[in-house]
Amino acid sequence: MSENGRGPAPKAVSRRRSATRAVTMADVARAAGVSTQTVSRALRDPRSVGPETLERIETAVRETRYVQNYAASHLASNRSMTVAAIIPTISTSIFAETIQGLTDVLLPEGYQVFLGHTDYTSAREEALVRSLAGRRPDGFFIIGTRHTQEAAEILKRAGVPVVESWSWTPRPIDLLVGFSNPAAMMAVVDHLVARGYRRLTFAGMIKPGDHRAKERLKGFLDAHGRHFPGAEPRVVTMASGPMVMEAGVELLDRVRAAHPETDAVVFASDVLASGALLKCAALGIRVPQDLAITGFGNYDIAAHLVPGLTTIAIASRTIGMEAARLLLRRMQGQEVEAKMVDVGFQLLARGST
Amino acid sequence: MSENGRGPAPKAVSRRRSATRAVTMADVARAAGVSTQTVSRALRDPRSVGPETLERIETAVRETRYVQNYAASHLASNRSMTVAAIIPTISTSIFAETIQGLTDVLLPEGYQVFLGHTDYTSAREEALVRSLAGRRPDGFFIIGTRHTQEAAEILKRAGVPVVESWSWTPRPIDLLVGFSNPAAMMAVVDHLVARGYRRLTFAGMIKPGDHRAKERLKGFLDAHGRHFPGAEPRVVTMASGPMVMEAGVELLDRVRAAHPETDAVVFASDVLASGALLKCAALGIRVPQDLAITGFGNYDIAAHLVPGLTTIAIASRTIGMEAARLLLRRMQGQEVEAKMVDVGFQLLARGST
DNA sequence: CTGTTAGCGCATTCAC
DNA sequence: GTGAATGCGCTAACAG
Repeated sequence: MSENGRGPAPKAVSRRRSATRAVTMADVARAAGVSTQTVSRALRDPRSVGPETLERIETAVRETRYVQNYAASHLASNRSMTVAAIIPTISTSIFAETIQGLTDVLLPEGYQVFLGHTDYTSAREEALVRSLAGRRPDGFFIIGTRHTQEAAEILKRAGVPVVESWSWTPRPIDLLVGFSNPAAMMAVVDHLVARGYRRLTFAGMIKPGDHRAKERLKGFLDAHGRHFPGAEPRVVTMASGPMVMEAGVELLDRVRAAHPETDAVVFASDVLASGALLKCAALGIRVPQDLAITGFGNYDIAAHLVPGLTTIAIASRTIGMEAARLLLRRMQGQEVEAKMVDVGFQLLARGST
Repeated sequence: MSENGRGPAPKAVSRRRSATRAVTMADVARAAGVSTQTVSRALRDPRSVGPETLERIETAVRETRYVQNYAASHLASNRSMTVAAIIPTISTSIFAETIQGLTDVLLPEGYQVFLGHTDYTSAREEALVRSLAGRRPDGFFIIGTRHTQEAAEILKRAGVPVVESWSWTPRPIDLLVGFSNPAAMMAVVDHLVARGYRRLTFAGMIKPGDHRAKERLKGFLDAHGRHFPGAEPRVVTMASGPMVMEAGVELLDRVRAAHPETDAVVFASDVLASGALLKCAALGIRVPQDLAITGFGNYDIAAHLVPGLTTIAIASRTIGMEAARLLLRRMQGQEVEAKMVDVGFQLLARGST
């Protein structure tokens, strides 16, 4: 009501809110003497404008130090040029390889990657999916095939391609690039039995939300039941803690205490197996004569240990790259030839068995 | 002009372009019987609206399965709630730890992380900086303190906090969380000399854009010159290839061929040192009697090798967390007490020396 | 505590 | 090949 002291207030008060007062496309257009549409076209497809116009625009971009605002672009075009990636943890080199493969393929195509990690808890996964969905990515990449109903629902409703990975399911949300963890573990057991081992013990870190680890255990149990019907399978697990070699050492101790008759320890990960293998050397336990040891993942270290670690090789980088290719095809409006890609696995028999 | 078959066309033709026809805030507002503004407020600060209104809005959100569109939010508020992280490579667990620390702190505050990797090339770094700047992140995190002039310029002009890391410089772009690589390497050399080693050889992978590796070499050379004035320092390097244990094995071979008198090999990374150490065991070279070996980074494996690997421990996770805290403070409009944080390093003397 | 209005920066549609 | 008008979905500013 009252006229305050801030001077005359005409009907249309300026409501400019841009804090940084960044250079916009309009500034470039002004500098180049063209309309913003022409600048927009020139940036997205240089051949769509005249060569001389292009020249002027490019000069203007350089002089004004213009940096395109993708948020505005996203809003106007309904394409964010981003992909959301959800992994259990970043500090496991094996998932890092997958993410590297993913970004290696996506970045050259102009897509940026949003990365989030769940720490193997489904609550965090759901929160992350919800939050990332708010960014309106053009695609999702997620490790695992087991999600809360709500998370799966959000992923389905996002209306963009979704790649699940590192596991297998007959009915993925959308696309799948993975392999069978149980089958891989069965291959390990089959190998050990073929080598003459008879008293196998499974040892692993099985966090509540780590379905891959559970699948590996299941593979072990199935194979064990097949080879030794009626026999009680030996299983030693940890439910929490960091996935480090020290955990492998502790698991080895527990195996030796609880099941001293064990002649082969099947670890759920190379990290654990490596810790155990090195500990055996320190303890004077001969591998594989006194005890055989197997891992999972074929980490860099596996081939360099003495003896070499028998393990399952997973094409982790390939998973990321293949997922990226599927996403790209779908994001570009094409169909994919196969919605489910099995990258398989490979048993690498080395000295530890 | 002509009346087409789609019914009466008033002057203002609808230009709705939303492809997915996603649920918007207006849908929620309608369902809850309030204005969009009230919904917006309720979502950002639930206490800013009446309890009964909040109740209705929350119900409406659930029923409509509304997922907030951050791109629109970003455009309107000029805050993207994202942070861009630029690292040389993802598949090195040591940087992965840093990113994990970064996201661990940022995610609970509602920030998402954009991740890009440069593969140790400055051209890719510049392209990445430019592209990420277009996303208008509220902050930047970047490994290293050496950038192209153009990249540094973009970072400065972005008008948001920037944290450089994993190195040291007296004049950072903005904020710095790092340590002195040369000083760390000098500590290694001092340690070796104190233990009686006199014929040291540096061995490392030095990619063109890896300034941290160069700094470590410089630290070695400086310390070597200090301890052995006039003596020619021994240096063996690789300029390319993946950073894997096999590279350490190859470097060891080259050291033994080119400088057989070497009594201690100073590796630029634990990965290389581990490969060499395991190879020594296979070759029957006694460590540390015949040859001492040191690493850098204190990877998980260092403590578990036999003998344990003497190395430099870097608080890599802390770097990420501290960087995130600095960014948060600045993104929330507060000042930071110190723009430069030295996380230091720690020499861990183990059996390999 | 709630509603109205305008605008964030760009891409799409259409006309020339 | 280029320009003008319009809207993407949300929030800042202001009024009540």
